[in-house]
Amino acid sequence: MKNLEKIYDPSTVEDRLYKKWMDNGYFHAEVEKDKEPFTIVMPPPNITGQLHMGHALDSTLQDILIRYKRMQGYNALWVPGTDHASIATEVKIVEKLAEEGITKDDLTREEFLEHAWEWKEEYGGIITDQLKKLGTSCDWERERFTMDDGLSNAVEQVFIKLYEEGYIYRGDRIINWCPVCETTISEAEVEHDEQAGSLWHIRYPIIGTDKYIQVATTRPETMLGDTAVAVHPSDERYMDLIGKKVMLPLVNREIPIVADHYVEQEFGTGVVKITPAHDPNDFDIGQRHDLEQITVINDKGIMNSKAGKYEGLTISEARAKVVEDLKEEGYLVEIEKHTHNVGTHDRCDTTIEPMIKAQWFVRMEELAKPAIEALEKEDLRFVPERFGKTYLNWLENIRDWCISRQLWWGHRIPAYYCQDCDEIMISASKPEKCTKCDSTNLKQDEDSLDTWFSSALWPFSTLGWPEETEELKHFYPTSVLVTGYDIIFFWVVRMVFSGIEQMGEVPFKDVLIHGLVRDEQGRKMSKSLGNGIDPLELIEEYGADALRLTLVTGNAPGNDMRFYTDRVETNRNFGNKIWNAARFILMNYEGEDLNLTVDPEELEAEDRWIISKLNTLAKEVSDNMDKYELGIAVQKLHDFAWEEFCDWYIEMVKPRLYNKEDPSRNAALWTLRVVMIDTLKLLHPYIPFITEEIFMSLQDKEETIMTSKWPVYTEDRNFQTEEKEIELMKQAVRNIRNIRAEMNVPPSRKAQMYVVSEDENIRDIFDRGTVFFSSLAGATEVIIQEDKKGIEDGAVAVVIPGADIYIPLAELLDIDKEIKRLNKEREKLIGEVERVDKKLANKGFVANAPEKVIEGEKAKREKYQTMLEQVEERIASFK
RNA sequence: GGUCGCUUAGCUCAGCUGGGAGAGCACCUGCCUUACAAGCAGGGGGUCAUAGGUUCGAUCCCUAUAGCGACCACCA
Repeated sequence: MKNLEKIYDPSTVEDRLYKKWMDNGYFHAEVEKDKEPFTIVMPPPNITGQLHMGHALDSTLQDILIRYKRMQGYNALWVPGTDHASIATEVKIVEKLAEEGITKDDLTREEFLEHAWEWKEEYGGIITDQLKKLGTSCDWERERFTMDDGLSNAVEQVFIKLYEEGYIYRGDRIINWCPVCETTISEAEVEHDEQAGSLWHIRYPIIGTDKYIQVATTRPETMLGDTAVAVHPSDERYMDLIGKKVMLPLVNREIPIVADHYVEQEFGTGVVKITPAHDPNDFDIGQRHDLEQITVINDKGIMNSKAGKYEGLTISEARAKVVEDLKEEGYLVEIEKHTHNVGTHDRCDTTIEPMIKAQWFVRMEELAKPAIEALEKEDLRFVPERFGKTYLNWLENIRDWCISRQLWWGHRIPAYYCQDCDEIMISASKPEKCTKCDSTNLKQDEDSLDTWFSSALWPFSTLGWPEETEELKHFYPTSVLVTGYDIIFFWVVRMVFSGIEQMGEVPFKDVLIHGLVRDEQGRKMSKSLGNGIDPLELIEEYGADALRLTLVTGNAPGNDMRFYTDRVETNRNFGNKIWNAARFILMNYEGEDLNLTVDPEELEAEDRWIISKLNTLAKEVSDNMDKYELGIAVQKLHDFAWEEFCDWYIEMVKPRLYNKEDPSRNAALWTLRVVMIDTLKLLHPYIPFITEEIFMSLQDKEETIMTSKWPVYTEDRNFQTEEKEIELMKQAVRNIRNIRAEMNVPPSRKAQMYVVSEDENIRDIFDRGTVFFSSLAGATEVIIQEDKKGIEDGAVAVVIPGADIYIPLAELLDIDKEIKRLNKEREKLIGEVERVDKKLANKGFVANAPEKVIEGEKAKREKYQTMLEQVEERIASFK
């Protein structure tokens, strides 16, 4: 038998156990048709990523669920993988190349991709290694990468299919352009930040008059690309000007005044300058009025040749110069302070430039419909439910999805252009010749696909699609998707419509949404703030179990949580607590057989009590976990393990253990081990390492807790009588301790105790429980009798329902104080009785409340009344 | 502007379908009792934001108000 160290040291345990689990293939799931599948696909972290608290939370939740289901006997599969993260990774690679003195322009696409794959090989596995430190039990044999062959094949297939069905199209649209990353980004990737700016009022001369029309703009530099001025059609101030022309200052170009409902009469001057090439709203107006689109800003955010003398300036330089020139020439009327929202790229914080580009899009309206229906028909369910609204809201207002990116790292768009006749061909491989003109001069599209295009297919592409694999048939649709609310739009929505479109079935039934992990001040953890806490450092210091526990306790699903390192310490302490409980058990098993058995008849009341408590606990915990109430479940486990098991049960059985001759010693040993083992099992999904380590020390064979059987409620472990009996003992002990503390009785001062009760049944209970008084309440001797005969007058009385306990501590008793205390207790009891009486006197209550509640109240009434009488009798005895 | 959420002990937060308010930390008192001082025992502390309503009964359901927060959209 093993001896455990005094303090649990996770650093000597975790890596060893993880390796054992891996070596034994416990994480691996084969298709087992006779078992019900339970599947989770891991949201693939970016290969550029370092493990942060968000990953830690997300992975912990999934690991808890998968370990729970695995123990319940499901065919549990958790598919891990990583995402190529096109923009993020390309940026990293460019940075690394820059260190070596290479720029992207120096390389061909193929050369760049070689570097990229090298980078992936070198760094792409970091995050998965870090995940292992957390104890994640995913099936690493099935690890996938969004750009491996199978998944790339899936991407091509879907692109082609959607194109053929008319969902994918190419067109000139105004898109969000990041001048730093030099690529388009989708709507979802734009963040709108409020910024202080100005509203410049500029007057444009009206041609053929000496009058001016005054426009207001936040971006004066774009006036160089103005091709109209717009007013509201029913704006009386400007009605007569509609159709006339103005002279664009600085540029000296004639542009029309058009009428459009988009213009708000109340805002600014009620006149809007229209720059179709650099503003999405202006673009729309331009389409309606057939206006010219003049691009004045290039891909790097520099003014181009169309900007005339401003060519070569950056946007902000051009803005300053334009304003200066306008002022000089008398066109600037006023500058108003104005805060407005500026779109920035969520990856690099660069201000977005709306630009016109030929891009690929997915037509979303029709694809969104079945995704909406899925939620309405409850094929799909969000936990917590409210996120379903977020999901619906987005889908109902969905815009076409811009899927092309001007990047090399990613899935290259499978489109080929005939250089002779401009025909577009969509094909997985390069066609031999143009389908229209037979030319062989074909060129593939240079762009690659949005990263989310491939992750949208993740739930089925990882299972082998488009091949009809056994895995796909068995494990799809997956059971639950776990992710943060910040990613519903990017990912969840796109997986749902992709799953329905390609598989004809939602990709998952439940979506468990969690919130963000914030710092102690409630701020988002971010690199720029430098307030991130490194999960790996915490694991090193406190162990993975402590971190995991911290991430799932004291927080409701979907809510953000503040992260306090203090709490990790507290949870580490919990681990140490159960460690020591195990250590205690093993110490007492010294010289005994771990597998000893007892006849159920030999069990004492406290043994049955703890077994019965555990029995109920198993049911409650399972119920909570089935409802994804992981925090509530683990709270119950914590309380049971620490309070009921350690603080009460272990303390109660110590006398039996310390006396080797005690005939009930074996029953205590057996109960300790059995209850400990089941408690460990229930805790295992949350704290896998320590539970495994202890579990093994409590066995004399090499077993794993990972695949052991999940405890279930059974009627033959339900002992209500013993539960009541022990609860009564606990109350008595607590009350005695309380009095002793109140009277400042030193712990070393032991005393005799008399239990007086007229109820024979209660006397029997106490008779069986005398040992608790000596071991837990400082009694030297316990005398149980029917009346107060022989008890000295100065004894302190402790009142519990149905019995008085007298402690002769005459030398410590202050009679005045004692009477005061008893009177206080009397007041309290009177209050209680009155409260219940009032309730029971309420006809409405008696008529409407459930039977159970009324019975409960009646029982309380009786209990308080009895205790009140006991207290009053005691007070009278002092007079 | 739209949607959603939050307001409970000094702090951070739980509280499942309405039936006498909980945890952790912090604080106070006493204990190194042979599993654990990363511990044990005892204790103080809350008009559950406010005002109405529904109900026999509301921290919980409904309405309004105030404060805070998130997301979406956006007026140049």
